[in-house]
Amino acid sequence: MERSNERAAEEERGAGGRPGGPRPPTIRGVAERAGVSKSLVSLVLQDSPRVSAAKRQAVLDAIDELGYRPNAAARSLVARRTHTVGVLLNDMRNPWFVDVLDGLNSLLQAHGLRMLIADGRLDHRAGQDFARTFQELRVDGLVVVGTLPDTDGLAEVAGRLPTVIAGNHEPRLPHVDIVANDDERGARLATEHLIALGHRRIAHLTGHGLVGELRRRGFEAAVRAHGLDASAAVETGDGTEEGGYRAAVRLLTGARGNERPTAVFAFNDISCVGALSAAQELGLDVPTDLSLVGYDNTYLARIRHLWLNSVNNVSHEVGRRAARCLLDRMAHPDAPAAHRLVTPELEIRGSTAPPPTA
Amino acid sequence: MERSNERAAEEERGAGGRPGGPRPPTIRGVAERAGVSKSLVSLVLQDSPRVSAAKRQAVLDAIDELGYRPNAAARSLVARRTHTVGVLLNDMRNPWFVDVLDGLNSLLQAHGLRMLIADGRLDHRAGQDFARTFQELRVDGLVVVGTLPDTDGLAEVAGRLPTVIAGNHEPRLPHVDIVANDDERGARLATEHLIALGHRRIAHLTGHGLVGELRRRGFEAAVRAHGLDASAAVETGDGTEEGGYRAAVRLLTGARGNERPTAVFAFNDISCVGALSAAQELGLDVPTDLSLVGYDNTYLARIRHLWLNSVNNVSHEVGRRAARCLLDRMAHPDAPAAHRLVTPELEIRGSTAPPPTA
DNA sequence: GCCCCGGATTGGATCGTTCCAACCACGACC
DNA sequence: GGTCGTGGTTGGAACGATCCAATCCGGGGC
Repeated sequence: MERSNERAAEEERGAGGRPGGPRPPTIRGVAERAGVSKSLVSLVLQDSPRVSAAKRQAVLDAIDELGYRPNAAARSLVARRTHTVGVLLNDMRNPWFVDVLDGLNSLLQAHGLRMLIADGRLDHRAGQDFARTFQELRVDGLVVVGTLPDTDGLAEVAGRLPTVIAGNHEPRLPHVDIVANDDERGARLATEHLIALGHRRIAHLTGHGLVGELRRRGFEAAVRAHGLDASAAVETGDGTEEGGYRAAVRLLTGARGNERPTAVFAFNDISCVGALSAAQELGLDVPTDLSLVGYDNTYLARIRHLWLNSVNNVSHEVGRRAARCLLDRMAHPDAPAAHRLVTPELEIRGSTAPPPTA
Repeated sequence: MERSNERAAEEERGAGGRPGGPRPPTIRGVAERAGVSKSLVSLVLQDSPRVSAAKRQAVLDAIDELGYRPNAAARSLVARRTHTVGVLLNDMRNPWFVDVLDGLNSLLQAHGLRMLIADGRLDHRAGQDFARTFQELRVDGLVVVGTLPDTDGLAEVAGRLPTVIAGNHEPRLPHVDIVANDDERGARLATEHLIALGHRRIAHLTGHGLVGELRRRGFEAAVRAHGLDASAAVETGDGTEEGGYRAAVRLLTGARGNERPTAVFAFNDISCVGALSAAQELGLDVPTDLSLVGYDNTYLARIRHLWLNSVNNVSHEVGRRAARCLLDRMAHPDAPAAHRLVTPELEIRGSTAPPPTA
């Protein structure tokens, strides 16, 4: 009924008339229909206790009949709050981000905030001057997930609105909180697991950036603490499957002159899968001949065909804590910057075993 | 300089004063600083040719000095356009969606539209009444990616704003375009590839929903066209790895009474990986003893360790076409609904070979 | 009977833009 | 010399909500 009237009106007005369709009902329309003033409708909308039951019902009926929806733009214009936080990430393809998003969402939603997601990689322009876009939209806060393309831009925005970095350790800026995984600790966890199984010749495949650095440091610390530095090896990878494969081939064929390691701890799952391929091509069984541990506990690791031990960096929790931080910062914009580390866990599956000689 | 002044002002005003921070500069502020009227500033903003070079420069300078950003809410309030399209998807974890998003974005961005992404699964509330949210925000259009929770809600919204469905064949609604992969054709492609290799006993692992139905139909059509119905088998899966694994075990151990198939075409990559695990556990080599083809060409298929043949449903192209459709529909809201199918391609890797007996 | 009180209701100002009609010089034209 | 553009510039009215001060109304106290 409604619908067809609307359509009819639209066609009457002349086909294709773009921006001037039948305007959506406004608060005035509702007021008129209910026989009250717009102010009273406004009161009903934010259910104030100071309206009589009769009028309230009249207004609600009118809203229903017209299919009225308050205009968020008008609302946020006067309220000077959008109830929206901007989320900037740099590769939605990475499942890790989705977990963080999920964690973020669970808390933000409970506080009546919606997320506006921008992918810096997918959306080049937004990645470049995401600052501009988010400022124009007057988001109430900003969460940067992972590494970010443009630190200067961030510094500018951070001065103007509550900002939190999730899943990365840098950059450190005056009023910007950081919530990240304790990568060094996670690497130590993984390495110590291998040591506890009896491995003595353990290798690490590295990855890029500060995170790569931290994980390597964790590995080295664990190895050193057990007096195994001499027999440990560090091989350069790049976080890709291909890189992991090549690095593993170098390690396992003794191209580096080392004795062959009995266990490998890789920078991440994907490069760990590369190492797995290399091992199988060289006729080594995992875990009988070679133990593997990955990092990130992505769904790759969960595939029964791979079934990798992996460090679970509890990204959901990172997201939740980042949301917590953002809410706090929105309440106290001038609080000193906090740096929170979330402790990862080791997820044990089928890719490690005691070393063959033991 | 700027920044520190701002901060100082804020602290002066009393710590923690939430919503009343130093208000961002408005167009009036810029006008005052540049010594012109706000109207002129507005003209400069949408670079009209009717302003003198001198004043234009003065305005631009003022904008820079103040760090002015136009308020999107105010702008869209009067323009009655938000330059935003809502995108509703139901599982961001699925890499397939990201490809569609990418395709969508490439076109929309070029037309000055930004995307507002809502994940129906991640964000339960938004999934329920995404209709409400998107209407309140007055998005200029709506793209629904994949299956959607609530068809009634969609019908309501579709009557009010340009809507396109991407990557799903239903529901069919009056003015709603559909852009989807030609699943039937893709399944035929995969099956014919196996037939061309010489396979005669081919099995299909099914998946849920209309898509599962279409892929099964494509399989059956191909098999029938070559007179192989008698030796073909269809086994119920559910699109998960576990489901694929179990179904494959049933098929390969002859639990169904069939002779063992020499090739399996799975509903999707993930269930194909399940089948791969089953094969290896049963001591069958892929592709020597058993050929496998998956669907979706996700990055799972690209892992060298798995290296699956898979039907590439060119999701990026689906996204692009959906964007095209949406732009058209925004121009002509009353055009009849179109239903476009995108032809998939078969990506050949290492998981198929001629059957063992041949 | 008048005043006051408090709950229900209302008009008008406001938010920060865009758009339109009006305005203002100033040189050209009749 | 007055009128007519015309390019540049301006004030004021939208847009659709919220919020505040003002109003209305019925009843209780004096």
